[in-house]
Amino acid sequence: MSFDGQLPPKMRLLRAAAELLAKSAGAAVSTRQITQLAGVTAPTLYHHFGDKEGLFDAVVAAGFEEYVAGERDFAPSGQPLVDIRRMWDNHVQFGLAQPELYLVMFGNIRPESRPAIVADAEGLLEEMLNKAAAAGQLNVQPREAARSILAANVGVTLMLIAEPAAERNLELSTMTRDAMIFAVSRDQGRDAGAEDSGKSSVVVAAIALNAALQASHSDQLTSSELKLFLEWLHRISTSSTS
Amino acid sequence: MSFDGQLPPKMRLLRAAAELLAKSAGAAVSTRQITQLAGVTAPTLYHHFGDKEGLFDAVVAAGFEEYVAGERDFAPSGQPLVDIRRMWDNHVQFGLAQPELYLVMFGNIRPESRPAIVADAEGLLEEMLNKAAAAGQLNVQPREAARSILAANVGVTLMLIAEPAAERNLELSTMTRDAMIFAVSRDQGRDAGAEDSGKSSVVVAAIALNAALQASHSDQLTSSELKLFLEWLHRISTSSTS
DNA sequence: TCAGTTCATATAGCGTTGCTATAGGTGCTA
DNA sequence: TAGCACCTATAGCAACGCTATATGAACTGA
Repeated sequence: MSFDGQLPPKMRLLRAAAELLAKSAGAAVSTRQITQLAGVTAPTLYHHFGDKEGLFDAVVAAGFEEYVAGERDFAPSGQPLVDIRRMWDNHVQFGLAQPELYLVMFGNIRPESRPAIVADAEGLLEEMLNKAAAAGQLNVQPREAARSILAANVGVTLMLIAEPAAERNLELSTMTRDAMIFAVSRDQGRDAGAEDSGKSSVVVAAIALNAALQASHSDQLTSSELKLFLEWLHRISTSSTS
Repeated sequence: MSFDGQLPPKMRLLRAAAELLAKSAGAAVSTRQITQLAGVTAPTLYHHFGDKEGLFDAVVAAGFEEYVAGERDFAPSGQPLVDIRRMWDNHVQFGLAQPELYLVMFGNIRPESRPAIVADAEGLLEEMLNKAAAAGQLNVQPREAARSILAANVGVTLMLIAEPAAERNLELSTMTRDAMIFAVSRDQGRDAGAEDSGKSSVVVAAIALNAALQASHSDQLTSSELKLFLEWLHRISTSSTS
């Protein structure tokens, strides 16, 4: 009974639906729950929103405006690719902050209304990527880049939402983000396809690591650890191949 | 009435559910539809599968076996990164061929059963990435690479499913695919936003050695030595990012 | 051979769901 | 005051997921 009183029934329905949607961890939300919380009866809902999906669409529209506001909120840094990175992070953060709403927006429930929202989100990205393209920083068409980045962004966010909050490792996001931004940006050295030589082995890898370790003065191990480590490496790398 | 007759009711229920799930374009499928098509009554369903979700889980399990079979079907090319690319394409193709099943598997309906399937799919990728790592072709931990690639793969597939079949542009998939594979692979000129060029050779070598050691059961070290060795390797190979 | 047990299916119906046919109340303009 | 939109409530329908109970079929051990 939180929304009795001053607000018009339409608003009360919207807020009640949003609240129940946010609380119910993925479970279904019934119109009876919504109307009861809003303090109205069923026909009021259907008068204002047509049907249950219409109400949810309205909730999503409100959520999407919040999302768009977040995507536009920061001051442009002057470096479009940096701004793209912020948009990515904002996207992930929005998804983790409001997972239920995010799932309704970008998940696959109700596939009909999804494309419109995806297209809007794509537009936001593309807008920014156009600036990057204008600055000569883009390797591909802004539209293709936007689609690709958004797809990866959604995939990452869905995966993060799906796993328990305690285990969430945001490095998945940063790593994928940088990979995608790098892929569409210019100034990259060579391309991905080629592989070198072929089969490696414990020995080859050990030799490489040995050389690299001695050259770089890694501080990940103490000196005594390093000594023993190198001894083992030597033992491995001088043994017969397998 | 397609499944009357010879097959046992359990199989008839499974096939009826799969068929209705595939036909209904995203719409809900009722138990009454399923049982009617299977030619049985309601309690039979609940006797065999517990509840509706149990039946759907069984359908998903069957679909997932098909998916796994597809992921393993081709002969390894000897070039792990090429095989990763095939796995990506197979993933997308599976999603487009059976969108409803895919949405149940990788979409967000029923978030409880999702992580298990995602983990399995991740395992398939990681398995192959371990070979790449053993060959010194990987820039990051195979597990992280698998998570990142799978997230992007799911995101792309969902986006392709969401848009009308006529407008589907598979270039979105190939572009994102190559971007992700390139990002986790070695032999790239420099990397995205970060620097750390000096240490990266240590990291790559450590990752390769780690994978190779675990795969080869080397007998150059005692088991206790090996344990400590691997722990140090892990420390080195996870020390790069921030 | 036959009672006992288990498995598999059917009959009938419960409670809840999304939704609506109908009607009544409210406030505005003429 | 009459008329007319607009908004909301009463009551209830068909479809939903699911189950208490009962019946048949198949097997088991004496």
